[in-house]
Amino acid sequence: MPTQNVDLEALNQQFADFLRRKKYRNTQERYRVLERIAALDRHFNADELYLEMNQAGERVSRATVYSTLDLLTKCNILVKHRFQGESAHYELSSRMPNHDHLMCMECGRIVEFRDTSIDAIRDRVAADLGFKPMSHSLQIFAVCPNPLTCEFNAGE
Amino acid sequence: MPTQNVDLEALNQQFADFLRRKKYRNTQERYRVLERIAALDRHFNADELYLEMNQAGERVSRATVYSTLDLLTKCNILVKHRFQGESAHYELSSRMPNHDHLMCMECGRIVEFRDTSIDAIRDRVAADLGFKPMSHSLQIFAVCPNPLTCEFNAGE
DNA sequence: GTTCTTGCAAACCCTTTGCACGTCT
DNA sequence: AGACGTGCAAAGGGTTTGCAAGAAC
Repeated sequence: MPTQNVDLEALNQQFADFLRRKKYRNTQERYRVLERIAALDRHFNADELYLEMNQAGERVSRATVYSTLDLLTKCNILVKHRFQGESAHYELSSRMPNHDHLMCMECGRIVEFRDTSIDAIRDRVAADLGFKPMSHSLQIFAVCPNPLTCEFNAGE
Repeated sequence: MPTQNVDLEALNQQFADFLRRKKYRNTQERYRVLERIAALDRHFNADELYLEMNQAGERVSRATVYSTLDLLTKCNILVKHRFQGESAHYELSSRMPNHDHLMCMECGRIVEFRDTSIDAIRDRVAADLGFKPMSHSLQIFAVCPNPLTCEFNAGE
């Protein structure tokens, strides 16, 4: 049983509020997807989640997984990242606030970092444009000072 | 004839340096792709560029367009953005420095903005992690205060 | 009972790849 | 001449869609 870092009840509540507000239905599948995500403490993509749920005996279709991930992103429970050539990756907004990604342009290595000043910028920019800020996704593209080190790390 | 905001010579030089450094060949196709991009003052995706070039009578294959866009991104002449459900979008790094994107989670509207403080953060973070910063892509997810206004603008 | 959602598989789109031909060095 | 790049069309992978069956309201 994985460590439960997140408040599943709060997430369920947030999801329920969203579904009611948008007049979507409360299906078991939607809550099962959210429950499984809450137990994951990492990035994941749609297919990983689909496989994991079905291996665990929870029968959910790919279509439902994709559809539910979309809803969870729309209500800001998830953040969706689109890295370079990869499939879309998701993670709980609450999981690791303020963290972003730096990618090496030579080897594709991805480094996570935190920088709280980005949140301030995000909030100010959104306010200036008349929007209510929800989340963000920042990718910094950079290169290793030493290509050899970088190349070594490419074997991720 | 479109306005020429960018210094094509400088871009050609930058590309030539990169190709030499990486031991890639100086093909006519690669320079034609760059030339066409320099004449565009906007975001574009690979297929748009492919169609545009071929309609203009320049016969270049999709494979070459994709391959060249990849090279131009690697040498930092282009920045590659991966927005929500869309295909990859590119633009000249030099075109509009420091500009990023805010997307409305309700209607998908995309607003461009400039904020120079992001560059400072980018440079500091990269330096702290031991990387040399090249570019970045920041997406802020937010919602309109007035959903009706937002919905109206959804018809983009 | 009606409408929305699910599941499945096929369709879809964007991107990459294999191979033969052409071009650069 | 040799190696690399191009063009074409087909393959590939992730995601969406159409339709019939099932669940929510």
